[in-house]
Amino acid sequence: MTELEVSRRERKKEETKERILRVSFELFRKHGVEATTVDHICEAADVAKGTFFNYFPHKEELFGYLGEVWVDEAERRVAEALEHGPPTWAQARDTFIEFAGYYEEDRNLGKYMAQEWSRGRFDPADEVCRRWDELGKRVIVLLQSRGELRADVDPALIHRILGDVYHDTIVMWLESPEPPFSLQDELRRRLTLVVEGLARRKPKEGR
Amino acid sequence: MTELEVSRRERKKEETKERILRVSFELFRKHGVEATTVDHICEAADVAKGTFFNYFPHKEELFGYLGEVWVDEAERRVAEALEHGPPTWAQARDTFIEFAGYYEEDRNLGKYMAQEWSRGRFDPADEVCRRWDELGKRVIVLLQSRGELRADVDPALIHRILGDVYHDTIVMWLESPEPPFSLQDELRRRLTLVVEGLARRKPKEGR
DNA sequence: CATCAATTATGACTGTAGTCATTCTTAGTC
DNA sequence: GACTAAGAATGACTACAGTCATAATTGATG
Repeated sequence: MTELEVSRRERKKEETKERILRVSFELFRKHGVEATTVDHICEAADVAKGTFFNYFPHKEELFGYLGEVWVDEAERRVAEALEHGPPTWAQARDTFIEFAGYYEEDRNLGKYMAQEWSRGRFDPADEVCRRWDELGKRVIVLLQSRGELRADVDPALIHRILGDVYHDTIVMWLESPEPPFSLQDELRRRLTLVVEGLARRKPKEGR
Repeated sequence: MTELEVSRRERKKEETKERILRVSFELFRKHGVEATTVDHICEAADVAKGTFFNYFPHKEELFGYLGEVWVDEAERRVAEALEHGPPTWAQARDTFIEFAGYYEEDRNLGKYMAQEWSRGRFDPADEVCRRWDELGKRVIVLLQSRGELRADVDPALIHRILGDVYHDTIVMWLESPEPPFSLQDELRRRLTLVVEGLARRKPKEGR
């Protein structure tokens, strides 16, 4: 029983972790993230507080797991989109905009995740952050090589700027109590604006 | 003694508040913001904990006072710049870039303030935030009317986008342990890039 | 000066995240 | 089955922000 098969110990460990995660998100959705204390979670998951912190060094660590699901999906979608030939800026933009749909689906959790991201609580060395960044950068380099974005600028810089606008738009949308507009429309407006430039249009090119 | 002259009570109140502020920032600078607890501050300022919270409902509120000094100066500078005639984009940009010098002067405190700002701990209804926002918007509307920025876009949107990039650049700079570049140069690069647009330059306009 | 109402100060208390020395459980070995 | 060492679970404990009922101080008034 020591080799291929997973030991009872391993199974139990996995079970406990799963239970904590499951119960946590149930409570988060039911009562909100702030209102759900670690004590509540432990109570509901029937573990001692110390056990919780064995698995998740910080309460916020729980969100890493949502992030993982999310970035898995994002990678899948980008790969899929790339199968149909190299992307245009508009296609790439819309693909990334769709990912923001997760925030629309679950505003409560979304809010917290966006906040945590702002606070830098997600370690950038973290797998999830690294993968998400990698994904964006890859697409930008591709767009540069296709002549869709300025090639004379460090892709990391373009990535960062677009990322700023993307992230801030989400935060703003999450913060407005009853958002009067679609997150995705707003993202499209702003990202387009930044790519086109904020300077007055030259008279010639009537856009 | 009840009218024009300030009563002893008023004086004491002012003194206490000043003392708490002074002592706080001394400790913040000496030991860092996180490491300085409210208890430490109370100890050093020789007040009870409750007194501290009478004056500053949250620990972070202390930073509002730094913000005030800062925004006063910013308003002064902008007014001064406007006296010499309406601004160009480049002038306005550089004026705002200079304000970021505060962050360079005191990285420790700057870091915390930028973080607090990200976290939305500064109430946007707050005087300081309102004034800072107002200042930016005013300049943008002016630049639009001078044909320096696209006039066909909601100024609030332009403001928000430029604000994003401005703020994120500062955060990034503060986060890099020993920044290898000048904050102000980096701000100039990025803001210019956003205004010019990230899209490939049209062959015609050799910029 | 004595009294009173209003303001300000106090510190014990609460709620929360996170720690750590100790106890319990399990897999492997005889 | 009995023993053992490694791994996992436990809950009392700490550190910190923030609250609140109570006490002390102050300025005004008779």
